[in-house]
Amino acid sequence: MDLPKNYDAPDFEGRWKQWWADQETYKWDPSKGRDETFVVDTPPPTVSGSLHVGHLFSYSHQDFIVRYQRMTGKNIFFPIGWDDNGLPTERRVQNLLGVKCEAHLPYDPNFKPERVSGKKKGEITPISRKNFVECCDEVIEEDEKAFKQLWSRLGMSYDWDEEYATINEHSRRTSQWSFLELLQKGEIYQDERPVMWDVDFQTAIAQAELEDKEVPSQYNFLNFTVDGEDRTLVVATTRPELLPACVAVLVHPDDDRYRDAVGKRALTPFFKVPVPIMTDPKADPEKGTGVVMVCTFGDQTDVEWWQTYKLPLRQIVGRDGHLLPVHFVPVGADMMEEFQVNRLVDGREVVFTIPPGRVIPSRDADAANSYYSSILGKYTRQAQKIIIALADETPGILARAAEPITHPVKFFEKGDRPLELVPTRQWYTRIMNKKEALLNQGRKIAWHPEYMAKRYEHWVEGLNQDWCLSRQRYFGVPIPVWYKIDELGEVRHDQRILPAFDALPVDPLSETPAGYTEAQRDKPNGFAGEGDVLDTWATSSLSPQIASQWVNDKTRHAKLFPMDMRPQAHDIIRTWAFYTIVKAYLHEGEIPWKNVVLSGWILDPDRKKMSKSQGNVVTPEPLIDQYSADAVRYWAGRARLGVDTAYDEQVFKVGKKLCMKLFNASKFAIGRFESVDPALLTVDKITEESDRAVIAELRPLIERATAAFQAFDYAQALSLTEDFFWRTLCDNYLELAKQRTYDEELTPGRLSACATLRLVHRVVVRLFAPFVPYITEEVWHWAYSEDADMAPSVHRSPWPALAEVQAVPAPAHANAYEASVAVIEALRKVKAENNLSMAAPLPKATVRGNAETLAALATTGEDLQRMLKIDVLAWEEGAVENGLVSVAVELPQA
RNA sequence: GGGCGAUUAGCUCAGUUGGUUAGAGCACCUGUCUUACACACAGGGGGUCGCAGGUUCGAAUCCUGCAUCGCCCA
Repeated sequence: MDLPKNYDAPDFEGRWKQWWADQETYKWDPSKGRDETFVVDTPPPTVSGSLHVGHLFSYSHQDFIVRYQRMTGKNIFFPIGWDDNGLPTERRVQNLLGVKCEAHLPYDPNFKPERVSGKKKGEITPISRKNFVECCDEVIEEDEKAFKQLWSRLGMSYDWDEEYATINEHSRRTSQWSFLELLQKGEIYQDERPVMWDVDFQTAIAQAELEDKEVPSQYNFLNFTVDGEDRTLVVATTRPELLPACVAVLVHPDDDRYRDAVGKRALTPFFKVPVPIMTDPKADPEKGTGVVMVCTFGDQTDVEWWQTYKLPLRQIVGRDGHLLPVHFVPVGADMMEEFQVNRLVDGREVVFTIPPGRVIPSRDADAANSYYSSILGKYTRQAQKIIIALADETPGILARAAEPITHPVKFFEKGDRPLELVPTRQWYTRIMNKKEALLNQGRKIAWHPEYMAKRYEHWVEGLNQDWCLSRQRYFGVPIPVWYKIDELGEVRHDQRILPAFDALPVDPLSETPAGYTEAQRDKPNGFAGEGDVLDTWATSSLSPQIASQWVNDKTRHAKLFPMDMRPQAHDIIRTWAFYTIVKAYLHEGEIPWKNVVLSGWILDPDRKKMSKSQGNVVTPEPLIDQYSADAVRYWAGRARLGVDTAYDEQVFKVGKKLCMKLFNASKFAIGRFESVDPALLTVDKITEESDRAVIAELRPLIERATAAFQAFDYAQALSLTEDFFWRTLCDNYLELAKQRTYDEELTPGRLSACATLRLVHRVVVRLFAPFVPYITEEVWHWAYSEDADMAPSVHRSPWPALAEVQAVPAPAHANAYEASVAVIEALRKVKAENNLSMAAPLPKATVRGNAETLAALATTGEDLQRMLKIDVLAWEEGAVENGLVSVAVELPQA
C-alpha cells in the first residue's frame, strides 16, 4: 500500500467526513435494547448567537465521551438540535433585516425582507407578526446550515437523522403537549400579580433570567409629615420617583425612635397623600433612617408588604417604562369613577381617561396633579432626576443632603434597563411547593465534576417564586389556549377553551377553536386567542422528550428515557439543567438523565469570559483552517470538566504537532511490518524481552485510560495516551526495536518486533480515536480496517481491552523496560555532552548497576547495543549513586 | 454578607487514597540531518507548590485562618 507522503488534514477531513456519512457510522440502531444503548441529551446551541471557540471546546467534550462509549460497543443515540426559538432570534432578525414586529398590523403576503446594508441601518420597518415570524424562519434556516457545517467539520459524531429544532412543528407540539398535560395536572396556573418586567422587551421574565448588577445610586432623605402633627419622619429612598405610588410607611416594631408615630398617618412629600405608618420586622432599622416607604412597586419586598397588609394598588409605571397618567382627588372624594383629565405632555395638551385604579386621594389634589404633570410620560430614570431637582428647589422636602451608594439592581440578563414590577396576567408552573422533591431528584443524578451538584442545590434552595412561563413576544411556541368572550365583550380568562392533544401544535391567533368560527374572534359571545408565547426554556427543557418523540411514540420514548448523559456548560445549571429536571419530574416523576457533564468556559488570556460585547471572541472556522479539526479537538481534550481555561493558541500548535507525529510514527510503524503477512504477526511470536517489556507498559495504560473514560475524565485518558505514545513508544521503544525490524531474514527477533509494533500501535490508534477522529481513521485504514476482530471504521472498532495483550507473557524481569530506558538516557546524555550525533558509534560502554538491574539488562542488551551503536557493551556490578545505572564510555577517536 | 471553585516553572496546565530529588508541553539555552518525523531528536537551565499556622515520622496533597481572582446567590 502506498501511504500518503505528507500530512494533509483537509484531505483527510473531507474524505472521512463523507465516508462516515456514506457508511452511516454514527447512526442509532432503534432495534437494540436500552442496556446496550448510550443516550445523550445534547445542548441545542442558540443559532442566532455568535459562534466562538467556546462552542468548539464544550461540544468536543461531548464527542470524546460519545466516541469512547461507541467503541465500548454501545449503540449511540446522539442527536443534535438548534435553539432557534425566542428572543435572540428576534433580535438578530431585527438587526439583520431592519424590521420589527407590531402585532396589530395586517399580514402583507408581498413583503420581501432584505438585509440592511451599512447605510440603511437605523431604518426600521414595522411588520405584522406573521411576516415577522416568516423572517425569523428564513434567517434561522441559514444560521442552522452554518452550524451544521461547523459541527460536521469538527468531527462531531451526531446522528444527523435525529436533528431537531426548538421552534419546528414537532417541538411546538411537544412543548404545547407538556403545557396542556401540566395544566390538567394542576401544575400550571394563571394569575394576575406583579411580575418582573423588562420595559424594553416588554415582557415578563423568570427568576432564572435575572441578573444582579451593582449600580451607583443615592439615598434621598425625604420628609414625610405626620398627619395633623408638627413633626416629620425621614424616609431614605433610592427611588423618589415612586413617591406617587407610595401606599404605606414602615418601621421596625422594636425601633423606639418611631414608636409613637405608629398607627398614625404620614403625608407624602409633594403629593400630600395620607399613608398609614405601620410596623414590620422586615423594616431594617440599620438601613437608611429605619423608615421605609412601601410603593407599588419598588422591589419584591414591596410586593410582599402590599399583599400582607392588603394595601391599595397605585401602579404608575407602565409596561413601556414610562409613567402612566394618574389623577389626584381630594381625600373623601369618590374614587371609584373614571376621570377624563387634560394633561400637558411635552407641551401638548392630551386628554386621558384615568381608570379607578389610578385615582389617588390627596390633601392637596391640585398641587399633586401639578407636580405629577412634570414627570408624567417620562421614563422612570428621567422622572427620578426631575423629582430630585424639584426636591432640591422646594423647601421642606429634603431632610438632608443625598448620600451616594452603590447597590445591586435586578436586570433581565439580556436587558439594558432595570426591571420593574408590573401587575400582569401570566402563566406559572408550580415549583415553590416542590423544592424538597427537586433537591431529591438532583441527588439521584451524578454530576461531573461532583461539586457542581452544589450549584443546583443552592439554586433550588434559593427559589422564591413559581416559574413564570408566559412571554409577551412573537417568535416562540404559542400558549395553546383560547378564552371565551362574554356577551358584554369581556375576555373571560377563567373560561378557557383548550385544543385536543391530537390537534397540536396550534396557533390560537390564527386557528379557530372547535365549535367556533373565525368570524367570532374577538367578538361578544365569541372567543379570543392567547397572544403570549412560552418562555424558551419551557421548550428547551423538553430536549429529552423532543428527541425521544415522547408525544408520538411511547415505545421509542421508553427506550431512550431517562437518558444517560447531559453535557452542558456550568452557567446554565439554573436554567437548562434545572428546568429539564423540573419537567421530567412533573411529567413522569423521573430524572431526565443519569449523568450531567459540565464543561468549563474558555476565557480570554486576561481571564475574562469571552463574549461578543467584550469584543474578545475568537471565531472557530479560521482555527480549523489553520490547525485542523483534530488539533482543535486536542486543545479541547486537554481541559478537564468544569475547569475554565485561558485561551492559549499554543495548544493548537501542540495538537497539530501531535497529529503530525501520529502520522509519521504510524507510517513508520506500519512500514516496518506491512511486508509481513499479518497472519504471521500473532501474539505468540512476541518472544523478545524488549517487546514483552513495552507491552508490560501498555497494560496499565489501557486500564487507566479506560477507568478515566468510565469516570467521564477524558482529559486524563488523553494525557496518559499521549504520554505513552510520545515517550514510551516513539522516543524509546521504536528506536529500541527498529534495528531488529531491519533484519534481512524474517528472524524470530524481527517477527517479534513486527508483531509487537502492530499490537501496540493498533491499541494506541484506538486510544486516540475519540480525540482525533480524522487522523486515526486515516491511519486505521492503512493497516487495520480489514482485521477480522475489528470494524472497518476505527470509531466502531472495539475499545482496547487487556484481553488483547493477555496472551503475551510478562518480561522475565519486571523492570526490564525501566532499566533499558535508564541505559538509553545515560548514553544519550554522554553523546549530547560530547556533541556527538545520536548515530555516532561508541567503541565501548560499561554499564554499572546492581545484580537485579544487570540481569534485566542482559535480556535487552542486544537491542540496546544496536540502537546506541555500541561496539562493546560490558557490565559491571556495583553500587550506583543516582538512578538505576551509571555508564563509563570510551569515546570514538576524533 | 453567604456558598462554590481556583492560586504549582516566564506562559498553559498535570499531580491518583499524604510517601524517594514536585512533572509535561510551550518559551529559553546548547547540540544533533539519526535508513518515520527538523512541525523532529538529545541534553540543559528554570519552582521556599498564594501567605501564616496546625496535624503527621513525612504535606503541593489533610485541618484552621488570611489574601487575591472567578462564578453563583442574597
